Amino acid sequence: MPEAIDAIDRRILRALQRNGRMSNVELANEVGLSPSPCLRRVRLLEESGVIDQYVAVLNGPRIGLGLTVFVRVWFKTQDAEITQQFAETVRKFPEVVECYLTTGECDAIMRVVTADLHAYWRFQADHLTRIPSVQSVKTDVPMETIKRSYELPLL
Amino acid sequence: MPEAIDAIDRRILRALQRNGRMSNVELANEVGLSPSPCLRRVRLLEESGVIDQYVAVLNGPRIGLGLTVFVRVWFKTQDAEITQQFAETVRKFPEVVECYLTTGECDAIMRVVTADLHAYWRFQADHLTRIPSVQSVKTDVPMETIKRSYELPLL
DNA sequence: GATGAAAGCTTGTCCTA
DNA sequence: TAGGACAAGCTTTCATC
Repeated sequence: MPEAIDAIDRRILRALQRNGRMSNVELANEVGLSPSPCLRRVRLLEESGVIDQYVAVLNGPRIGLGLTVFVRVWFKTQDAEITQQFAETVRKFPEVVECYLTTGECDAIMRVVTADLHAYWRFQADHLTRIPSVQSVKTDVPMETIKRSYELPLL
Repeated sequence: MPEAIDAIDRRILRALQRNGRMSNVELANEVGLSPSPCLRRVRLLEESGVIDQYVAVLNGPRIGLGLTVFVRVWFKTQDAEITQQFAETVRKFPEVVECYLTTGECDAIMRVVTADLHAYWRFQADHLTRIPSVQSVKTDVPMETIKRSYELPLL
């Protein structure tokens, strides 16, 4: 199933990372193929899981979601059951758009999106720190964006 | 320019966050409009900047980019010029897919994507810590994904 | 990988509520 | 002010080379 990805596939992926809605005809021109083989390659990339999904990226501030907070979480214990319970709870919070278990200093990291600091604070006080497995949290609040890209650094 | 977003717009946004490549006909069915007014709304959402862009999300591990690292950065000084220089350098590194200036404990946070720990280490030793403004860094390495969503929590 | 043809989609115009 | 119908021109997609 993992057929090799060649130079043309990489051009397809680069183009679709920048504009996931470009037409197949436009894409074919850009990568130097005719539409049929281009579409065949795109479908293969989708079916083999190289392309995970296509998404519209929304402008948070324009829809009243102006704040992103990175949260580091420490658990009471690293116990598998506790961790499982944490995972299940966190998946249900729409504000938590990403969450990972980590090894090292803290036990989990997450990205939380809310309207503003006040809304974040309510989320933290009312939901996050009430999860029984959570011992403590620390937050880092982005004040200015230097870079935000949805393109993976293809070789 | 900020015309109000109504319930139908929110349905459109929800659908396009999940599948940014769905056809307008399919979208129109899903939100309960005929294709013309649906397309008109989508174009307005694009032009007004509510929809920022459409992207294909790739599966990192499937293309040899298996590691994401969250990096906290401390500067030597918070001087505007130093910060500017840091921003310009960081924007040029394709491994750095996100970077924000923060207030609080550290000075910047970034997300770095590489093939593996070894490649990350090379990036840190050869590039990141050689930026003159960087005093020190700390990393958090996700070991397991609990949640990763590209959907903002629309009300 | 290219061609060509059928089916379906996008998108503009005009009409209606 | 906003949705719907319709038609022209493109795109997608598949069989065939």
